[in-house]
Amino acid sequence: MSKEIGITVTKNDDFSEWYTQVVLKAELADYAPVKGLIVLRPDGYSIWESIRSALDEKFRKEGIRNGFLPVLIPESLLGKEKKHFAGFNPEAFWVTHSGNNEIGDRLALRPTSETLAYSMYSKWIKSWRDLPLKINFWNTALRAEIKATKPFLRNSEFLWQEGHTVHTTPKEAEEEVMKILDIYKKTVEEELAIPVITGKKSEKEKFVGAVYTTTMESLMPDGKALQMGTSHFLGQNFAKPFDVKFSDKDNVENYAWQTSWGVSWRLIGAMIMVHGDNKGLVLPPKVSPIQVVIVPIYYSEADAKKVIEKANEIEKILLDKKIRVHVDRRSELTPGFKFHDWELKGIPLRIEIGPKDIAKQKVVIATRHNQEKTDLAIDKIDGEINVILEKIQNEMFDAAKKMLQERSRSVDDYEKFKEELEKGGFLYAPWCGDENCEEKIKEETGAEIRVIPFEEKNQNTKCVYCGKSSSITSIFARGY
RNA sequence: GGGGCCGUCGUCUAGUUUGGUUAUGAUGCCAGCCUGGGGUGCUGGAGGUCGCAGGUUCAAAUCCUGCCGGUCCCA
Repeated sequence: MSKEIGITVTKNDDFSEWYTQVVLKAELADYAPVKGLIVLRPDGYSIWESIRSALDEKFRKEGIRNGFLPVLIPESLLGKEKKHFAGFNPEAFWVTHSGNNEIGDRLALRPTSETLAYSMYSKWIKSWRDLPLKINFWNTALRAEIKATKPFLRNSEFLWQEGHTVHTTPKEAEEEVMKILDIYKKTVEEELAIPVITGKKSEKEKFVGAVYTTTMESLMPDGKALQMGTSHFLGQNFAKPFDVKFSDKDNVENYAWQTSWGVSWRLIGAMIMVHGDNKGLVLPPKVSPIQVVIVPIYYSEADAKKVIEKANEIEKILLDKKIRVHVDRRSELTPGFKFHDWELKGIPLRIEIGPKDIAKQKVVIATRHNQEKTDLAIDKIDGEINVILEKIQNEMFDAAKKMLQERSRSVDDYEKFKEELEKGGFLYAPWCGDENCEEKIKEETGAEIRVIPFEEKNQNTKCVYCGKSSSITSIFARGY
């Protein structure tokens, strides 16, 4: 009986089904009537809001401000940069009519806003004094995902932010690319407790229209890689077709240098996969809509009054500490039911308080991520809860990091490569840099170059595929 | 891009092979009581265009076609 309420499969046995059940049953999201679209419910949206606040704060310090762009982009504009257009055309949704009237220049629902943003930028930028221009946009993007959809990972519409900056020099633009990637890495590691590897994408995998793409990649428990965010150096690839120019200090007119970058609600999907367990969602304290849930336990009316009073007191203490706390006052449910319920929803810390506890001036503390229960003296709540929340956050990150490290290894022999790939995870392998080898490896094994890590030492070894000398160590994996 | 599987009150499900009264059960929901430290028990009640649209038939949840949605595998 209890089986049907909670998650009915284990994370190990049926990862895909497990994931879907967690999303739906923890009430993060639900399916919309149109294929490939989902509805975010308040708990899901709240997590997104936390991610957004964390990023906004860092963006602000970087001198980036928020703006808003419309969702419709005329085909004439989208088509101005040819490679870019070719890349997005197959997955664009097109608006062809207004009412019953056909629209001459049909309108794309934005797959991304480079073209629209830069057509505006060219109007706004006249002089070097207008630069750098750094604007971020929180919106949604639409890219047709019809065949293989998955909540948060592959949807036809997704929440994201796209940042677009303009600079006077390539150096400054490239520095911006790196600063953003660093902001992303910090945010994902510190807020979502997910470790990432940063580096560059190969030519084949880069953003169409970019000079190069930097990326952060993470590893999911099923052994597949997930791209967590990208930051692109666009060079002058868009500045030229969109006429983004400025008069420099020497009164010479130059094309500007640009960057674009984004993260999406995919991060929520990653968080679910990395931290969740057989009981459901496990949320890092920093992004959890509720950080502490208090479950009052009582036998009699007299006890009820006392216990609820105490629960209210504790709630107030925690509220004063700016902790997101909730007292589960539902009278029709047993404590056991509530325990399961909040565990399914991933709330990181639970305080159980009953008559026995009050008699001993303590409460029971249950931590979601390691399923442990301990006692805590009531007079220590004020000082300890924040410490415990921080500890949970750190332990979750450490566990994820350990998983990443255990599943990363180096291979330089192709047979061994194929064998190891079956086990999933990140394979560090030497690569000559030739796109043919990359292509062949993808064809023969399904593995792609996820990232060419910044940190990897230059080894003098031979390409894992063709045997030619190689100085590029790349991370190969099957991915989402 | 190619192929497979699935769709019945909110949820899970019987019934579909072999068409035939008023579509089965559980859970959840509502009311009342009883309970309460890990998914409580009793009594009563509400809840369904059997995914949608056509077709075959005296008769369709059941057979056929198309579509919509979910899901998996392969490229």
